[in-house]
Amino acid sequence: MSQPDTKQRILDAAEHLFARNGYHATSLRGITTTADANLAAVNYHFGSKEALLEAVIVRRLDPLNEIRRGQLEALLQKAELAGELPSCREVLRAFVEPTLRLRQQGSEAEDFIALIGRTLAEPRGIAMSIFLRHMQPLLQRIFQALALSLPALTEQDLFWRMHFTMGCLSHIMRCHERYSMVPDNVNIDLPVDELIEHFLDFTTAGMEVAR
Amino acid sequence: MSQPDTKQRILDAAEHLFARNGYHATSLRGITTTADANLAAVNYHFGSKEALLEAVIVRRLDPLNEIRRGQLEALLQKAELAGELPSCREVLRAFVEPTLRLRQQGSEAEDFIALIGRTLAEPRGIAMSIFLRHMQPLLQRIFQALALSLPALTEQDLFWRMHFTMGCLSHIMRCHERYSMVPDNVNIDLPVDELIEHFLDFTTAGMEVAR
DNA sequence: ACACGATTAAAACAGATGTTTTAATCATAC
DNA sequence: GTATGATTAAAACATCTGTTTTAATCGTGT
Repeated sequence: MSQPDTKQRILDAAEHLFARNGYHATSLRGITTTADANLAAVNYHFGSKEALLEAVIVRRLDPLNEIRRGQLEALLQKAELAGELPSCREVLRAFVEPTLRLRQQGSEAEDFIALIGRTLAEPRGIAMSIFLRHMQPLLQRIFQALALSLPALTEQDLFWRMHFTMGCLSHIMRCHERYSMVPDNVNIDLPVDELIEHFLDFTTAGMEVAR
Repeated sequence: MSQPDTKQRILDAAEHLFARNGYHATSLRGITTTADANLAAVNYHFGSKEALLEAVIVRRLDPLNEIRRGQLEALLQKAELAGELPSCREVLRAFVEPTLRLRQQGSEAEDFIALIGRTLAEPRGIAMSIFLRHMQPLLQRIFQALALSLPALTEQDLFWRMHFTMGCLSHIMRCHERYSMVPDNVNIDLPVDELIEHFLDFTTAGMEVAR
């Protein structure tokens, strides 16, 4: 290869532009120009624009889900050994923490986070079916774990609250920095760790509240 | 006019298609075909595709905000007369209830809800700037009211929790019906009133929880 | 040095996009 | 009835889209 991996450069550029402008508003010419590659390179390396989107998503989502799953299983096992129920907060943490910590890996991963947040926001979109295909098993496992940690909730209530929680998460994933109506004395650049705890405060309270 | 208001028919078709497929994935030809109008009618009546989007949003958003504002001010006044602080739950209700009740007005308004939910999900999108221009004053008023109802919270904390709440709301606005991973025994067609109370349970708990 | 497969480059493809232009048609007032 | 302004219709506009095709180039093993 002449330059360090055209394929990689295209993935990076696509991730950035998809995240920033959305799938439909991003053209292959925009991507290949940014990546300093030839237009035909996308179809040569990936086959189609849609396949490129899938490659962009999968590259980071699969490893991320590995981490989330590992953290979750470790937690469940520890709780079982201690003869206790897993705490709702820690179950949520297993899902959220690895996600938001991606931001500490630099701005590349930050684009990915925004892209996923966007994907979650387009019900019928192309990205959604790709996303679900790679998320479904983990989501079901999380649901099981949450049910275990909140035995007082009906499945119906649990579903909706998990739904709300996912809404919160996808929101902060895509609305990082630069958001509407922020009062003067508010620090928008909250460190990741504080954001995580803030988020867990909020959602755990919502999950655990009595009806 | 030959047929009942071409302008109206275009607005309806655009609302439906924008909500369903997003702004960029919707073509003027798709809109005019659905509306049974001529292609040039859009530019004749509205000027441009972007101006059409604004017209679609404004048509329902402005009246909706009137209602939200009315409900909020009535609540604040009542609390002041009683010498009490407004309750956080009721402040949130003033914002959320009129929104979700739009669904009871039939499927047209339902498209609008999905469109707004989508808009909130595209930080840098064209729709966002339109939306913010018409939302800003009300959002600030809501923020004030929430601050009043939760005097123990710092502005910083309040901002983030309101941020989470908006995330929840935009999520359920666009993910009505047909959503991923729903367990068998869960009834996805929750009546609007129950959904509202569910939502208020969850978000109020998150807003009020101690740190 | 040569050959071969992988990669890149440039051009062309057919089709779709938002917008404009030019005529035709309609409704209404005189 | 005819003139006038608003609306509709059909076609053309230039530009952009994702994808293919055809050559050229590169790297590597012999």
